[in-house]
Amino acid sequence: MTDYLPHPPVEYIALPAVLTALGDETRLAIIAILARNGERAMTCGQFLQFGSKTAISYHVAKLREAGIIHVRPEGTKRLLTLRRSDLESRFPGFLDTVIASTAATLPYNSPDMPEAAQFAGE
Amino acid sequence: MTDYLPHPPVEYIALPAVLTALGDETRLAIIAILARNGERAMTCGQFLQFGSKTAISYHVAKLREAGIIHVRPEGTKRLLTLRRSDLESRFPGFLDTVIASTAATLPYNSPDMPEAAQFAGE
DNA sequence: CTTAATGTTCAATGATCCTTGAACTAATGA
DNA sequence: TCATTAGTTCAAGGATCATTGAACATTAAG
Repeated sequence: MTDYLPHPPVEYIALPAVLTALGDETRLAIIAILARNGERAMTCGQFLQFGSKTAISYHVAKLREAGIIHVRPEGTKRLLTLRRSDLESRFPGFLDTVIASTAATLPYNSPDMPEAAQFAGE
Repeated sequence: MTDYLPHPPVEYIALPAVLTALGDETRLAIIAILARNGERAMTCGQFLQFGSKTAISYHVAKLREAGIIHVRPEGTKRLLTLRRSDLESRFPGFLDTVIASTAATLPYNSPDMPEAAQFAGE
């Protein structure tokens, strides 16, 4: 059964929920890395440095329910992508400023992080 | 005793703490109104529409501890101001995009709110 | 001095959060 | 078929959150 996960439609994405979802270091680290990874999807397994399988599953669900990421099952994996354009249309500029801010302040922002396209730079 | 309240210095303002503090409808409403009020300080009493005295005191403390607002005692009142320039220097563009986003989505954004200078417009 | 105005502090309460480990499901591969 | 990979679900736990009412502190005003 092609079991699609529930995602809020763009017009239902709420600012307090988004802020709450991002107000956690683990989830902030996840979206920062997703952003730095450009359009390429990532899997839950790529975030195990930040917690147990259970913890990552929990945080990914929070991000999905808030409307920040999209999760698509593929085989036994889940492909995670930022809902960049949805967030941009709903809260213009918001995500980019958050991503840019994480660069300066995140403890998880270690040198061994995957460096990819610069954020905010399309 | 000129009892000053503790405020984090600008370099200690942390993104997760700021996001968490803003991830609450009452606090979001408070900062949205403060922003629309320009440079003018406001008092706790002006936010009693959003909760009891105790509740407002609690939320104001959260905003202060996160580094989002500055609180200065004056007489029996507290004068609240947004730490606009501190936030701008630490997380460029962030506060403005949040304020702008509240305009579209806040339930507290009722027609009987004090309309003042546009936000983001200095 | 007395009263009113403006907030703070405290203890209690119920709700929500984040983590953990064990058990589980679903898809892949030998 | 059997084992592996990838992730979910569940119940339990401790922590933090947001609200309330009562009591309190401080300043201002009469």
